[in-house]
Amino acid sequence: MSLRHAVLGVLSSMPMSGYDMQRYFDEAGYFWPASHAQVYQELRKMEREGFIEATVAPRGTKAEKRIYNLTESGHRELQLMTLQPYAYPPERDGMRLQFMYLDLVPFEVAREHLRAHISHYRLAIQHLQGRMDGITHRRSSLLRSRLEHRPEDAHDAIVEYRVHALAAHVARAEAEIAWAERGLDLVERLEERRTAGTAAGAKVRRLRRDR
Amino acid sequence: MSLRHAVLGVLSSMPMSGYDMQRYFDEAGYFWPASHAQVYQELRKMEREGFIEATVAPRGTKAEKRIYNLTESGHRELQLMTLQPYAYPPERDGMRLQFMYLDLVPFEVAREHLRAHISHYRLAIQHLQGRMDGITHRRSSLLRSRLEHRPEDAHDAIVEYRVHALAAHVARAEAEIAWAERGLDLVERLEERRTAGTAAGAKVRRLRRDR
DNA sequence: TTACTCATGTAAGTAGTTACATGATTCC
DNA sequence: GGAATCATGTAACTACTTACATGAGTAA
Repeated sequence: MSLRHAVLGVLSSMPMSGYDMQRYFDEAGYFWPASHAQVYQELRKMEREGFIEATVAPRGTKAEKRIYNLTESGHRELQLMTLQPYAYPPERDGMRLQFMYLDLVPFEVAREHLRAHISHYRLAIQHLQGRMDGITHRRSSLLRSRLEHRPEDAHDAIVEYRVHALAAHVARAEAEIAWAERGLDLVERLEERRTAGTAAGAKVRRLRRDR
Repeated sequence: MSLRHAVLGVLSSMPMSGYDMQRYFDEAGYFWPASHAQVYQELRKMEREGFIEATVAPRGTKAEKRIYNLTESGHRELQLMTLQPYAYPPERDGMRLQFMYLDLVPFEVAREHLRAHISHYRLAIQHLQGRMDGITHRRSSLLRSRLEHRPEDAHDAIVEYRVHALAAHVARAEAEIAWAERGLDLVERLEERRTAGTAAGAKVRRLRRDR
């Protein structure tokens, strides 16, 4: 249901084609990424329901391009969705699920999983920080277009709510990294305990220390 | 695809009926909750594929009850899934999406959303801590059953990986609460700035101070 | 002319939700 | 006798993914 929220949101900032919207979701669609297949279908559906309308622009000589715009009803719908208390959906986390059964695999595999976790969220933080920078300095064209048609005294709120939303993702990513690092320590401790006293264990520990 | 991982996981600890499994997912299925409709279908499918098999127990005089067990192939599949690097799916977050457009609603609504966010994650932490306690003190029957048929020197790892997986959810919940609290401060600042200098604003501030 | 980006769609399949449906057992 | 719980399913629908399909414009 929330792809709709995302679509209403971007169109409330700027009229846009399906193609552009999908591109936006790709590069800055934290919160609600979507494939072009889904975007085009949702746009047609929302058009039928009267939330958005398209102005058809020519593309070359034969083809066409549809630029979507919010209708009055679309504006109302966005406001309604923003007013309503958020219904928290059940959370699923495959990584954690996998982590539950790590005792079935060698310690080194556990470590690799955790290192991958750290890389994943480090990369996410980089993207997010670039994005936050673009918002705070009002470089994002979507943001600028939104500011243009909203009252001046709302500009601060618009910018800062967006920054704070992105900050949530950063905070989450940082928590994930910290957790994975504690996880690496845990694996180390478990391995040490397991190999304690055995000749092979002593050797591994020597190698590790000398590396 | 990961409901399968969850099913293999619980069955690797203890044979179970679809009904019991759904109950487990309901009360302790952090990571991968599922409805009974989905569980029964997935069990039938996995049975056809040879990962699990059912022993049919009578239920009263007429009805039947199917207790599922992992097959050799099921065990291998679980290990394989645990070995494979985790493919991070696109993350969607409706709450953050809603938060992006909070400038469309009154400050008080923004505050309500954030307070609900805090309550939501506080409750989650309570559940998780109860669960973690049950694991560390080895009270969970699923855990105990798993420990019984795994080698003694793996017991620590089994317990601690599980605790650490739950700790991830707690850490995440704490990050969410901290973020929402910073959000409440932000709303406060924005409102102050907005109403600064206006008579209405001064009145609101007076009321707030005297309350 | 070839490769790339712009641009829009459909089809088939998987995953998950909600509602509908049935019947046994157990406890009050 | 009635309510709660145990127990298993199906049907319809929504959301999302992956693959297939087509064609225009542009720059090397």
